[in-house]
Amino acid sequence: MREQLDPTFFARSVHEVAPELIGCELKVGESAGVIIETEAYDASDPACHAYIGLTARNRVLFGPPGRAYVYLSYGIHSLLNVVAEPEGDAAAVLIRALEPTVGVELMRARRGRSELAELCSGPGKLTEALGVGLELNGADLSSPPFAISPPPDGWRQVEVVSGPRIGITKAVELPWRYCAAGNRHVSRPWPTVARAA
DNA sequence: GCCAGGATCGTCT
DNA sequence: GACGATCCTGGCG
Repeated sequence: MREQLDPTFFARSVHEVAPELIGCELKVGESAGVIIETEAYDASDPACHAYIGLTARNRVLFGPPGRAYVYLSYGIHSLLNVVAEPEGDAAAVLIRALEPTVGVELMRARRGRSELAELCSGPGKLTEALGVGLELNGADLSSPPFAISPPPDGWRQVEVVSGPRIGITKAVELPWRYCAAGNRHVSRPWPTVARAA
C-alpha cells in the first residue's frame, strides 16, 4: 500500500483541501478509485449541514479533521464527506465522483451495472460501489477500511477546474465544485466549458 | 436523447 | 409534517 496523506493535510482550509483531493486515491476495503470530483462546504455556507449549528446529525463535522462524515440523502443514498479544518471548525469536502482503479468487479457486483463510467460517477453511486454506509460515519480515513493516498505520478499534474455546486438550493452561486478537467467519470458534464473546435 | 416523476427515511420545525 | 449535497425508470419524440 502506498503512503497515505499526512493528517495535517486535512487540518487546513476546506477551500484548499477540496481541490487538492482531486487525483488522490481513496480506498475502502478491497475497492479503490481516484477522486475526480469534490465539493467544499464550510460553516459560513447556508448549504452546509453545519450552518445551523451543532446537532446530533452533524456533530462529526465539528470534530477532528481526516474523519468520514456519512449521512443519508433522500432516504436512500449514503453520501461520503471528508472532514476538514481544525477540530471545532466545521467544514467538509463531499466526494462526488471517482475513477475506479481497484476491485472493479466487486464494484460491478455491488452496483448491478457493468459500464465503468456508471460505477462511481455520482456521490450516491460511489458509496454503493465502495460499500460505504452510515456505520462508517465518524470513522478515521487513515485506518481500515479507509485509506487515502496522494496522487500517483500520472495524476499529479491534472488540471483542476471549478464551478457551481450541484443538487443544492442555497448558495448556488458559490463556485465550490472541483473536478479533474476532461475526465469522463464526472457526475455531470461540466456546465461552463466552451466546446472544443 | 431528454425530461418528469417516484422511491424512502432521518432530521429538524 | 416537510424536506433534501440522489438515482433510476419509463414515456415520448
